[in-house]
Amino acid sequence: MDVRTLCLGALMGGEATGYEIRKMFEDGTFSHFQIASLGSIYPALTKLTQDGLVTFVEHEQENRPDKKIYQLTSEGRRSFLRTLLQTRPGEDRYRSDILFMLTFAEEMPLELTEALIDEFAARHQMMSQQIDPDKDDGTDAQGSRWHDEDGNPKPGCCFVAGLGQAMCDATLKFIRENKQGLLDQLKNYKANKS
Amino acid sequence: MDVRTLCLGALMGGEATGYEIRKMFEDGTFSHFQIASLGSIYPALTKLTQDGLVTFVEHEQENRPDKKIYQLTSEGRRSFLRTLLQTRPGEDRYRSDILFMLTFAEEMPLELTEALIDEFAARHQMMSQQIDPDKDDGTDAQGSRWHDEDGNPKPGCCFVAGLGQAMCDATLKFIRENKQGLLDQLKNYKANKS
DNA sequence: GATTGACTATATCGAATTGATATATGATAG
DNA sequence: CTATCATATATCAATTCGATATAGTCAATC
Repeated sequence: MDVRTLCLGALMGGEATGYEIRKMFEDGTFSHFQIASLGSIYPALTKLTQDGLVTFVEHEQENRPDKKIYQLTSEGRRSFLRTLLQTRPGEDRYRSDILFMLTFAEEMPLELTEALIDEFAARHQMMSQQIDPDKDDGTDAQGSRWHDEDGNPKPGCCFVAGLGQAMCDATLKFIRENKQGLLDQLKNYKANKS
Repeated sequence: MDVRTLCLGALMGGEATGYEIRKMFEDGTFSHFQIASLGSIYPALTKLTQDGLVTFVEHEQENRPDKKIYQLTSEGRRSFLRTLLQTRPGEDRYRSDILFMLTFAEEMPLELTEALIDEFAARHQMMSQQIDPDKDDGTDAQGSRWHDEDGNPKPGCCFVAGLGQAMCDATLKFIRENKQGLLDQLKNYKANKS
């Protein structure tokens, strides 16, 4: 799923600037299961404009850089929905440097292992809190898009958010239950080697 | 964490060909938390050879393309361990087209929503089984590397594998408990709109 | 009162990575 | 008898990332 499609999806919830779209992937609605950087979003929006799938209004601001507020065209909306129906979703991929590094726990000092696990837990703790759909009350125009125009929560979004939280919680639970055990095993393991 | 570092890590468990390294990221040891494609692995190995961090022996095979079996040099091993100690691990990122698409469940036919959820569950089911560290009995030279030379399971690897399974299980549990609820909500949601 | 860092906002570009393709052959399945 | 898959390396265009440039506001710290 390329960045152009992701941008169309981001604009399904209403108008937004490129910067706001990045925030949806960085902090907001999509942050825990998709990624897109500014370096790919801006070219994507330019291309989409050329193809007539989005339009933008330029808002000149005093003492601030101009704002380009993008919006789906009806053609863009149709195109996105067609993509949804026709695309075979790509594989799920989870990428974690910390887990990769922990694979080599035997080769590093115990303190580093513990620090990595703690950092991993802290990140998931933060993510779990960030996902919470209740924080979006529908009044914040630039906020996330868990609710539709009538203020009803969108079932699909709630499901995905709940799934994300369940994964975070499972991760935290596993760490609570197994961190000390790992550290003890590592101590033994290292004692045996020397 | 770049592909060169990932290759060094893959070779920490013993010698391997480029093809086998890809398998570790595709099916094997690292498959559920790191990715690397052949198009990046081969150039990385070439570069690592030039830098003296790995060496390879070319095995000519009858009626088969030559095999280059790569191995860490002691310099390569030291370099990798240094990287482990010095690198700040990059952010964890989870990427899922299916979850992104499910965000727009309101806009698609119910059957597609259900199919996407089922596919998501099936993938995680498969992953959960694939992770199982017991399948590696230490006799398979080309298999995964959950065990060290003495046949002892590596605590770090077991921890990471367990964490992966816990995440899969949590995902499957969530789907079991919430799939039907979502489908029902979507039915109501759509009825309200028309 | 001054500098530092964080936030809003767009844009560009080199470097890294993906994903597809080419090449070659054996084995297995339909 | 013909796909398709597995082994194995290699290359390359297209995509995407990550860093940087620009530019102004605001808050905090020193």
